[in-house]
Amino acid sequence: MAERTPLTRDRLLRSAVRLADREGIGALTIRSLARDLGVTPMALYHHVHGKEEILDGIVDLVFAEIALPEPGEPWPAAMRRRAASARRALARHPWAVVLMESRTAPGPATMRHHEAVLASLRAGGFSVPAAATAAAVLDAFVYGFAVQEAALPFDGTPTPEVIEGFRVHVDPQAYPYMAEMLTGHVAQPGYDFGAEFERGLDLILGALAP
Amino acid sequence: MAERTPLTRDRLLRSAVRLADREGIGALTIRSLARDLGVTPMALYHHVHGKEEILDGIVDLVFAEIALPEPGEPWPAAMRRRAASARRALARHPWAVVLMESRTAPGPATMRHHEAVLASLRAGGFSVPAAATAAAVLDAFVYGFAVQEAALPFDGTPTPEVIEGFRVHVDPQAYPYMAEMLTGHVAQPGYDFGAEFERGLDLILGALAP
DNA sequence: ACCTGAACACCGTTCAAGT
DNA sequence: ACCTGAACACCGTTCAAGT
Repeated sequence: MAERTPLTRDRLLRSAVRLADREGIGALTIRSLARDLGVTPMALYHHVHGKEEILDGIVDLVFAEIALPEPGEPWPAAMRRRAASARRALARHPWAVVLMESRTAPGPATMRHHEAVLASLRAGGFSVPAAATAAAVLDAFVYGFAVQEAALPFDGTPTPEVIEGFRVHVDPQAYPYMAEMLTGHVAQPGYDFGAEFERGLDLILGALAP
Repeated sequence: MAERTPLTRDRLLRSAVRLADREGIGALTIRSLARDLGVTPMALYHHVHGKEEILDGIVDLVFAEIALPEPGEPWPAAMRRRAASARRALARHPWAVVLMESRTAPGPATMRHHEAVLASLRAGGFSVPAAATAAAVLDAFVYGFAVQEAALPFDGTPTPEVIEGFRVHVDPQAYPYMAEMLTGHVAQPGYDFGAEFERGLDLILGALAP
């Protein structure tokens, strides 16, 4: 994996994102990252102050992938577009929402994101407190949905093996309603957990108003 | 910290929860936990199979703290009560929502929780798919809100020092809407981020229907 | 300016051994 | 049955040294 291009902070962070995507955030270590970059662990310290700064940096790279509301775009369309975009970004990088919880140093992309969201809501007629509520509720839904999607033992639609696993582990005597949910809904053809995202988002956007 | 009571799985897990609460999930190691219990690291392996089982176990202990819907309780009251209880539990144990994302082996308390939620919604007249949507949206909101609360650099109401920090770091030229939000709302007396929880929950419960 | 080698104080886990 | 000591293959980070 030896590379000839000189190491930069940007190349370091992009490599870290790829490594976390590929092998999980637990496998992202200074040493494994250095290995990928064809360099010794200590070389990284010339571009970042330590592991914490790497974690801050890759969270900001994920925020940079999220579509921003466009100036002039009606707020419901803008919120729907950025929520869907955020969900896709968090599904591509399932470790991101975990890290977000522990980061307190928002990067530039994160700041731009929040600024654009507030700008869209304020332009749509929301008062400052109403914009705060709308942003908090929408963000909570997007982040919490990402947590649920990441915790699913399947990708949207469960495989026959996963369904068989449910049947073995969920005793209908002890958990009748969970059993009903699994056989009568989750195991049905065409089931897709991801569809709950659109339904939930519609529900919240319908209830929000300036 | 030497203790004379014999080590049990339950004592081990409760000690792990206290350690994670006190020093963060990153400080919960086999070795630090053994130290707290007055025992060698290897002694733990006689009660759990490894660290993964400890993480599964403490997530289940957090679910055990969440109030369950009572049989016969109207579903909106039940959902409101268990959402508020879940939020308090996740605020007491901020590491829990992070772990939830990576756990795929739900414990007995987790199973009982989900079963009771589905039972309440089904008894309230929700169809199986509608109950799935309602549970997914409510859980997403609760988990996502917990992520936001954990990421806040303050506890509900920001201290003057935190507000001063915002003023320094958020340039009103670059981020006018964030600056407006901070000075015109967050820095105002009586501001409490936690109040967004009730508002968001009301909004979602009002939009949900069997 | 940028990278390295050796070292330090940590991890989780296995193994063989003690009571 | 329950616990231990020593060892192994890992961590993040510091320091002094090389080019």
